Amino acid sequence: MAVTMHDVAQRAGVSIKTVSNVVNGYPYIRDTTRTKVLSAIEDLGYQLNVTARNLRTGRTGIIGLALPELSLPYFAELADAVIVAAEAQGLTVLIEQTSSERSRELEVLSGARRHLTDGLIFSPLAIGAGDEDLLRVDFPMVLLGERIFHGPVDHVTMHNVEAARAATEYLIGLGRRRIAAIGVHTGEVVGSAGLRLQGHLQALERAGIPADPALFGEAGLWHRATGASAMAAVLDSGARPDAVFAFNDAMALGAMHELQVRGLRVPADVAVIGFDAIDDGIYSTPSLTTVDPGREQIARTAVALLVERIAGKETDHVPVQVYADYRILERGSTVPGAP
Amino acid sequence: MAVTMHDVAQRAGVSIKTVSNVVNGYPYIRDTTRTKVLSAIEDLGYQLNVTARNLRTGRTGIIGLALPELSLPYFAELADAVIVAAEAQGLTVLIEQTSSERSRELEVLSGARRHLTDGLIFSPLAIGAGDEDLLRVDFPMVLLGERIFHGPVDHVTMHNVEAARAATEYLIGLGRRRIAAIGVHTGEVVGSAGLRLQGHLQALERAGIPADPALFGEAGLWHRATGASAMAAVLDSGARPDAVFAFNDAMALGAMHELQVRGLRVPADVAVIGFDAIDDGIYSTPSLTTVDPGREQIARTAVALLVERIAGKETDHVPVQVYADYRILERGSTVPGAP
DNA sequence: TTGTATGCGTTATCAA
DNA sequence: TTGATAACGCATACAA
Repeated sequence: MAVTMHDVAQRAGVSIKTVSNVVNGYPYIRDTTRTKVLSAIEDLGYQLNVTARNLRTGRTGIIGLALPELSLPYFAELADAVIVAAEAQGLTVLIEQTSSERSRELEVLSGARRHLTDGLIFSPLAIGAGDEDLLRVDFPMVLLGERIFHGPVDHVTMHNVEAARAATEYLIGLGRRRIAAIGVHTGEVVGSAGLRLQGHLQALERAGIPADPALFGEAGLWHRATGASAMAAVLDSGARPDAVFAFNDAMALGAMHELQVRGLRVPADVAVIGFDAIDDGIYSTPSLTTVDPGREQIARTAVALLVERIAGKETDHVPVQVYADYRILERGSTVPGAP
Repeated sequence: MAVTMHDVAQRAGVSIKTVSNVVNGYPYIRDTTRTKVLSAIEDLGYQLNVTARNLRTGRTGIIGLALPELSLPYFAELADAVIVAAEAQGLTVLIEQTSSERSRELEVLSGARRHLTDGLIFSPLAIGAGDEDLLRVDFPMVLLGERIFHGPVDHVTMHNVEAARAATEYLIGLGRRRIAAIGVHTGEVVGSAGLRLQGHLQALERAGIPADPALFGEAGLWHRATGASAMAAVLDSGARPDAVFAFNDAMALGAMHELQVRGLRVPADVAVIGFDAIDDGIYSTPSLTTVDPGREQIARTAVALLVERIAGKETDHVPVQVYADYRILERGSTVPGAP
């Protein structure tokens, strides 16, 4: 039915090995032979059977990317970046949505896709501190985010504490003092929520501003909706913030929406800064000041690390932790008239 | 190294075929045998080698999804929906970004992934009318969108003309008369731009409102940025619209941003309606009235059709065209005070 | 520089 | 109900 290397070899009058060599770019082939094979391939419309090669080599050229969900802009843009970075290395990306469910994250770690992928880039959300043992998988894996520190695997993350501190310091620098924090997970320490709150509190402390729990907006999942409702809760409690630091952009947009619905002006009455630098923030009204956590750098680094792990021996595996660079993108939600 | 069916068979004291039967849920197996095999699998931590199965069966359980880019919210949400729909059918989705480049779309059609995927859901953007021949691929494919009508393949699309007409009629119903259209592709007929413009013009005509080219905002790619600049161009030309119909939500958000930057109030001065019903529109300020084109339905239908094509004989292939249902979601950008 | 032979791990065919 | 054995299409020692 489908044309195989065999057919090509026959047509070109060479052995199947020679065809294989041509297809794989083996250099020591007589030009005339190569030409013969190439034209046979052309004539027959031959296409390499990737599956057969996979079975033979034990490699698939596919890496998995497990993330909560694509409909969250941050992850969609992260996926985009990972795909582009992987492509540059000749790899294809298979996306797996975990819906932030622990069971699905465990499934990902169980390695059901082990034979289909050469490795995994995993952005966990439900799994956290105390689950380090689950990470001892026997396939190449690179973690994204900061739910788990000092785990047994490579880790690409961002300067959460420092970047969050910088965000709050930036608001303080604008003269704001009553700064709401949106996206707080009370009791959490090692996750993004814990770290960003920590940075926020550090900035307040350094400025001599007492932290006011009435200004903490709890939000489990970091969606626009939860940002809006967390903001609403803070306002309903009677607090009157003059600034908001939302722990991600989605919540910042939701919070900003809630503020404006209530007739508060952004940034005149309340300045808002987010975290993530998703594209949405550019065209919101006002545009959203945010912390760019270095998403592209994270994607590139994660892919590079994974490629290294895939290629390398499993023995000399010293887990590394890489931090991406961050910077504040100043826009209209903190500076009147900014683009 | 890795444990194979062979190892399991040995351990369980049965033949390899029996193990295969158990793994594949073949019913006629003695319970005691099944139990033996299952516990051997458990003991050894055996995992089926999907690659080998793929080679043998010629199926991979993977379907491709080719789309412009994930960082466009519409496509991210579409991908999400397709992945969920595919999962329900036991299929995995491999996403391929074309960056809206013709060369990459052609590559997708060339079937380079043919052996890795069982079929393809393809949302073309660069390929269009006149390219029908390119669509005569010899693997199962379902098209999304409406760049190509009457092609030789299955097609899942939306009621573009009717939905666009409904959008403009809705604005007219609000008493608006000078309605800008954002996202126009002059000269295009069969694409989304052409169809939505057509619906828009139909509504104007039925209401006896003359179409004013000064109110057409050209925008090649339908991003937030182009929506903003198209809106700017319309306003700079001196036109004074009292409403905007943007051909997608991203442009609507960009346009709304531009309007507000210029001090125009939405919806008081200018009412805005978009198209797509992406999540962003819920939390913009004001929230965005939009046309919901039935994205989930489209995803489900596309996957179902593809599954049918994969299973079916290639002979009885009568291309079908399916239209999803649409409805208008009324929000704050057209009705003051709406949520 | 090219050819031959073997096996990757599974499923399918046919018998038993 | 189970087993022996031959493919699936390719890559790779090893030879030539």
